[in-house]
Amino acid sequence: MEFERRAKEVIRSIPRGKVATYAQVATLAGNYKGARQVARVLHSSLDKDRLPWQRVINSRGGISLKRGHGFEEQKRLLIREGVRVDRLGRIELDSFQWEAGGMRRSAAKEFLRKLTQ
DNA sequence: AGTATGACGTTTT
DNA sequence: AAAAACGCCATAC
Repeated sequence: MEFERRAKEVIRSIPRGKVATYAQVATLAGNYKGARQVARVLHSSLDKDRLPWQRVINSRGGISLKRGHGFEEQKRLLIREGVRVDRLGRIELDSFQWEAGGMRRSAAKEFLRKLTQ
């Protein structure tokens, strides 16, 4: 699907040392209700190694993967690139969230234009 | 076609 | 702060 391709492009655009929420990725990819689809893309994506998947977290500022199923690796990867993650996997969005248009729906159009120019 | 399933999100307890 | 209760929607079956 088209949304899936755009979602991957958005994820590849998240800078090192920053994070974005599932909903933020969905919004920038043009489907503000697509958070669960972003999660699905990440869960079932075969080219995971080409994606900075660790930079996508939930809206509460936390790692959504469960302990023993990726939590530890995501935390390690984030810390390695300078993101502060506490014991429970929580991150201060005020400090580490990627700004790119924030959650504004109007930001999506502009972002997509730059993405495909 | 109908139903269950989520790396989710917002609002309400 | 945490959890339930909803809402949501593409996929899989």
